[in-house]
Amino acid sequence: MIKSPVKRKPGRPKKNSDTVFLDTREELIKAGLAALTIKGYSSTGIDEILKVVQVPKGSFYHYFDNKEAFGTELIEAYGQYFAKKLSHWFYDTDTSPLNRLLAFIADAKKGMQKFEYQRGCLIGNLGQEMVALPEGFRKQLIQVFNDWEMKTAHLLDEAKAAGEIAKTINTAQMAYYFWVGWEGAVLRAKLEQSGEPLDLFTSGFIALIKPTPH
Amino acid sequence: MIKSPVKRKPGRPKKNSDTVFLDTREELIKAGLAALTIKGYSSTGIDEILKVVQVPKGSFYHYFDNKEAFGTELIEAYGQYFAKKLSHWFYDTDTSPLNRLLAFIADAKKGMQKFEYQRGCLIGNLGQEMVALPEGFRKQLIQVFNDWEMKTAHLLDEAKAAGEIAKTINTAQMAYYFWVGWEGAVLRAKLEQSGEPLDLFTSGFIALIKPTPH
DNA sequence: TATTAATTAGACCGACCGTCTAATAATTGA
DNA sequence: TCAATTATTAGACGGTCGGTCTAATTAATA
Repeated sequence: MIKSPVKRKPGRPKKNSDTVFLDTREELIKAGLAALTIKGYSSTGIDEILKVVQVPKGSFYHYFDNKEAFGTELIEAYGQYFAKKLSHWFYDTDTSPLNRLLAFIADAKKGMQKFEYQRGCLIGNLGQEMVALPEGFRKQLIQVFNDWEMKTAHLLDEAKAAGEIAKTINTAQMAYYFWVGWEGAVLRAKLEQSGEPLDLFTSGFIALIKPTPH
Repeated sequence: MIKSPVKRKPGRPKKNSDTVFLDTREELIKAGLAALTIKGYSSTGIDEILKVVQVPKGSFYHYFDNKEAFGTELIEAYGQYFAKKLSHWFYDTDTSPLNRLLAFIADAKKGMQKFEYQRGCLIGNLGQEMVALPEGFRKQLIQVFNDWEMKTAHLLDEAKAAGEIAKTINTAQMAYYFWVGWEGAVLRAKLEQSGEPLDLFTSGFIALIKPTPH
């Protein structure tokens, strides 16, 4: 029988208890991710997150130094979560490289649809807000993009080797182009509450990298 | 001799005075535009704007019902300001249609450079924040994009007629694609504090619409 | 069993945000 | 001409937010 997780009580927790506690820290991060993908950093209050997970402020400041430290962890967590997602789709050797890209895109689109186009990309959200954010976030956000782009460039290399895209393509540059445009499409999808921008950008991008027929 | 503008005092202003008053309302809008292009709506405080233009709160609420009404006016003002800019460049019959697009892009890039890539696009900023914004903003923002896109589509039509771009291009769709990607590039330019994303997106877009050589 | 460690609980403060009422001065019109 | 009205500034007020701090609670440790 699986023990249903239970709210912690005050005081140091038992070490060898068979009680399954909700991991407060993890809960806070999960709720934080949801909030930041929807509303970004500045307009999300800590109290707001605390309310959702039913945790008092003391716990928050026990686990995190302050809002900035919390934000740093959220960027890290989201960056990795998404990097895993990319790897998952990009290394699916059952299909051709280009189809893997399309599969990832379809999945990402489904993800947005699921949340009624209210949740966007945490990294894009914070990038937009950057001027109002702690300066330390900048490098972190850029690094996340770089990571995603390297993975994407690698996939494009494979696509090139497979003859699926033009041999003239600079794959690193094109990966950068993809993420620039994709973030724009996500932004627009949130605004219009529709997946159309995602589709439109995708078809444009594919047309751009396809080998020119002659 | 030009009278230097002077701060208003409390009480109804004289009607036929030769004193040149600063137009408080206009000042507020100007400062609001600057603030929203930088930080967006949610993280911009009214006090902040008031401080810049040295105006007390009462004046603000005299001219605008509330922050939302102020925001509505800012979107309107920015939309028109930018539409004029587009028309200016797009109707410059001294150059070819495609070159007009490039001239506009160069100008927009210079604009971002001038403010050290801290100011982005007000419409894009608010689009990103949309979930945390008054619902009425949505239609307004979409309409602004539609307006810009119509103008852009028209230019692309001319470019097509001039043989500068492929005859197969769906100009309306491509104009939409342009603004989706452009907003993504602006976002990234702000994050990286560099014009590179703008250049990169531009070259990709041009490659996409150019007639295929054979 | 006294001390220390881990965690929740929530009061409190200063800063700031958006609203609202009061004060001030000029215009209008009976 | 002066009371009512209009235009505008002035700033008090209540609420919220982020961050700190102290207390309470329970378990581990020595």
